[in-house]
Amino acid sequence: MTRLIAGWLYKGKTSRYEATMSELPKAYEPQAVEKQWYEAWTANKCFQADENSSKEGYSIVIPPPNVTGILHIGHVLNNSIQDILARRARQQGKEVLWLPGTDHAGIATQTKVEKKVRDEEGTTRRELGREEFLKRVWDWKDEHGGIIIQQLKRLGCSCDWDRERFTMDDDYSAQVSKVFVDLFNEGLIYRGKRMVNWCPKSLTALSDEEVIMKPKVSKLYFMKYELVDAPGEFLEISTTRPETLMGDIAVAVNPDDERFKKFVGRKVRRPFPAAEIEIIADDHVDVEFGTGCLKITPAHDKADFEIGERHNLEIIDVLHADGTINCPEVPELDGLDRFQARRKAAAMLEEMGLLIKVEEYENNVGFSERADVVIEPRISMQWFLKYPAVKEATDAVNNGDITFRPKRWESTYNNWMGNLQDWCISRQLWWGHQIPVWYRKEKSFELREKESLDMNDLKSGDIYVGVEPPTDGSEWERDEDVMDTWFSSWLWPFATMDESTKKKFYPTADLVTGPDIIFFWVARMIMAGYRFADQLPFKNVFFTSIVRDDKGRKMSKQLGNSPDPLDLMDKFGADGLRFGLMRIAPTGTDIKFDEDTISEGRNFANKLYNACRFRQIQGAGVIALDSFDKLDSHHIDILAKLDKLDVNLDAAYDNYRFNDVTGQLYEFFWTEYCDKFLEAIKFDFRSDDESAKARTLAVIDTVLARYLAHLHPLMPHITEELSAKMGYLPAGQFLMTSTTDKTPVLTGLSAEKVEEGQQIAASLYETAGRLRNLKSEYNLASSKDVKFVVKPIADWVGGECDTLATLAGAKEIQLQADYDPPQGTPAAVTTFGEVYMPLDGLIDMDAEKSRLDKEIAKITKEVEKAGKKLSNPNFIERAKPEVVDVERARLAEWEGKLEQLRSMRGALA
RNA sequence: GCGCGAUUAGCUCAGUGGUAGAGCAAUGCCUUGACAUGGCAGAGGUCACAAGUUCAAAUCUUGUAUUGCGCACCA
Repeated sequence: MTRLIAGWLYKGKTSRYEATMSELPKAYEPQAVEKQWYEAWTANKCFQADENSSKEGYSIVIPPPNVTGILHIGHVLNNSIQDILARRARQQGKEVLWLPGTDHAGIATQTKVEKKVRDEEGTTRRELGREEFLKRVWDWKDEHGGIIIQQLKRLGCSCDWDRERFTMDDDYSAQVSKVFVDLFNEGLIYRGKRMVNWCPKSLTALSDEEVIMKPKVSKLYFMKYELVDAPGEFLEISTTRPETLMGDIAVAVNPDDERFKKFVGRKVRRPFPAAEIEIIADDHVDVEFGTGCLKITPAHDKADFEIGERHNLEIIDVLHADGTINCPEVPELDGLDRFQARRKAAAMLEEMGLLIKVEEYENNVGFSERADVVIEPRISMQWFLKYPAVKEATDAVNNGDITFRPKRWESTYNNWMGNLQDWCISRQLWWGHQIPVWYRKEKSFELREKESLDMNDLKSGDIYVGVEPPTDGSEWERDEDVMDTWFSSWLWPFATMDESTKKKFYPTADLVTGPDIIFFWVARMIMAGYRFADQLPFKNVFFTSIVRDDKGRKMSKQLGNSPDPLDLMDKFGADGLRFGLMRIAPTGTDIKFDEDTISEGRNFANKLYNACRFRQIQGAGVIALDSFDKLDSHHIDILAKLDKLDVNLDAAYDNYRFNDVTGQLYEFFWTEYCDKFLEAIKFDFRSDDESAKARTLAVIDTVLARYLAHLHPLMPHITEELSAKMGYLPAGQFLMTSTTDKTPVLTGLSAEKVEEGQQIAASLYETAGRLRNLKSEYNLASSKDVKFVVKPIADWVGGECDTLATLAGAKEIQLQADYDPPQGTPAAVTTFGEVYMPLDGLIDMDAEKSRLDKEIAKITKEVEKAGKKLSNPNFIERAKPEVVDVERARLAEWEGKLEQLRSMRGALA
């Protein structure tokens, strides 16, 4: 079938085309075309960036998708925009680098492979050991890791695939380690035992950004502890976590709380394991909340930990890393999962008569972003980073060196930058960049347990921080943790480039990403750029919309509400998907996904294809537009609008208004070119005037060739296909690598001529609308025998009548300056003059009367409205003259129409 | 609690002070020679609400309501 299309469209084969025309598919079939062109581009290295080029450089680095990932609709949006920017930059004659790659995605990937190992080999990573397990991960990555890359290719992404990078490439890893070493030596990285967010499923620490707060209905347990020195007297305490009761070391009250002042310093009995714990006073306690008494569990709550530090309290850890209870003294609970233990502990309290009541209570609970389980605050040994280059990074965004679009994200950025917490960068995983810290073997155990560790500890000589272990002949053991994945991706804009590439392409021009990773990634990249590459990493950040489902919910695997982009491409083509999505998406607010919009993209591709087919039917061979003298008004009009389109597109692109770009392209082609122009010129093709036909074909070729180039960034495949097959490009040349000609197409005509042509064309289309309207009102739409009589308003009218008849679907338009219409003949005042539609008495008079009455009432209202406005002296004095003119013209028009309707009505009565 | 958005036709959304728009859906007509993934025509809106500024407000100001998102707190 593809061959047939190709054969059909190929220039110079008119006879063959005519012979096969009836068999041609009327609908565009994107699948084969898209595949074929992508292969052609790749084979001809069209995407390759040359760092030695003398052309101006333009670069984008892809936000690296997870190597485990599969394409979702957000990726499509994001990468379509990048592709549009890259392709447009090429058309502007720039040397373009769009640098692709993937991210190793520590937790996600490790979890996936652990599951595979468990399912297929029935073993665990610990049993396999670090080295063996990592081998499995690499195997998995090599086998399945590139799926998303293939999917991006299907979408048409013009990345320089020869430069594809991975965050765990050897040289990339070396840079990550070196950054760690440098920051350590600078004193910005340190190790310490801190309260961190712990994921009991992935068994690792997480950064604050990886914790998602969700509102949950919890139970608030009210219980009572007996006072040691006053048996039978109790202190009431409320808690949501009775299962950590064994870790209580105190009960706190607010020092200003009159109710409890007398208890401070005394002791209560902890029920299990039985112990006497002190009542302390601390400002943190909210008098209003619960009973006003707070149990203190320093090991399992961030606030309690801080209170514990202030009062120098003992830390009793009663949880294992996986969230099960670690408390042999209470065998009923020991080993239970934390949530089971919660119910069990409550039951035990009840048995002991210490549980007063249980209330439902809504609070926010932290969940781990990846594993989606409740986070456990946990004290553990971790590595932390104090952020570098904070001031430069903050200033850059605020002084305009880096532009955020939409601008409002600046405040989100500033807010976070102003409240930076040290970044927990260590993860208790194996898949990732291992911390480049080495301990002398004999002292390894002791050093690993050391409460805090920073650059001062290097002096001992037993610790070494460096990419490779020291070569002093002694044995060294490496720190077992790996770094947060984002600790590698924050280097992405420059760590992916070698020196000469950096020279040409760094800093990058645009970053296109979602606002949800503004902290995770964007802010950190800016800091890393200033600290390690001496300047900003990108000049513009475009934050895309977040795509939601039709109910406004975020797309998610669990809900199953995420459409598969591959299905969409099967149904609508990659071009259709891109176009449809761009038409609605990038307005800065969230968008609801609607498949109908995507079908609009497919429909548009089909329209384009058929309009080109129409051109081919008129004969093969490209005709140059070399004379402007004899152009008709509608020729001039479409050429002028094409030039205007060029200007409008520039403006829309400059402001990153991709929906505008798409809207302009759509409007020009569908409304202006197809609905108006193509219909208007059909008269030319029915006539015998060969030179007129040739002129029209030249205009068509001029418009289509330029238009296809304009459309190319959005719909790369079909435009490449049509440009080639229509013969708009020299053989062997690609549209995607051709610089777009920006010189106006409409030259050789005076501004007055252009203006006049456009005005006549506007009249033509408007009048055609009026005539169709008249026909439709009298239910004559299907009749081909409708005849109009025009009393021409000027000389040019005669020359437009044939075209007008074509557009209006009329059999004939007569010019008759002295026409005397029969009473009641429908008429319209048009910019061509008065137009009459003789009815020959075929109309139902009663229906006509009531129609006219309704119409008269409607227009009377309009006249009153406009008259009121124009009789307002303030309006006349202070409104802009052109506004007043428009209003006056409008009133005059209504009044004319009203008068006419009344006379028609009078004739009928 | 603080901050940032949103609210326009049945639906999805454009619209930066001057005649309220598009696509889809729904209605009527049209298989005419590029396209039914199409054409033509008509219908459909108190621009969330209230007050203000202005000759003029969907648009600017203030407030209210509804809703989404982020941050903080949460025993």
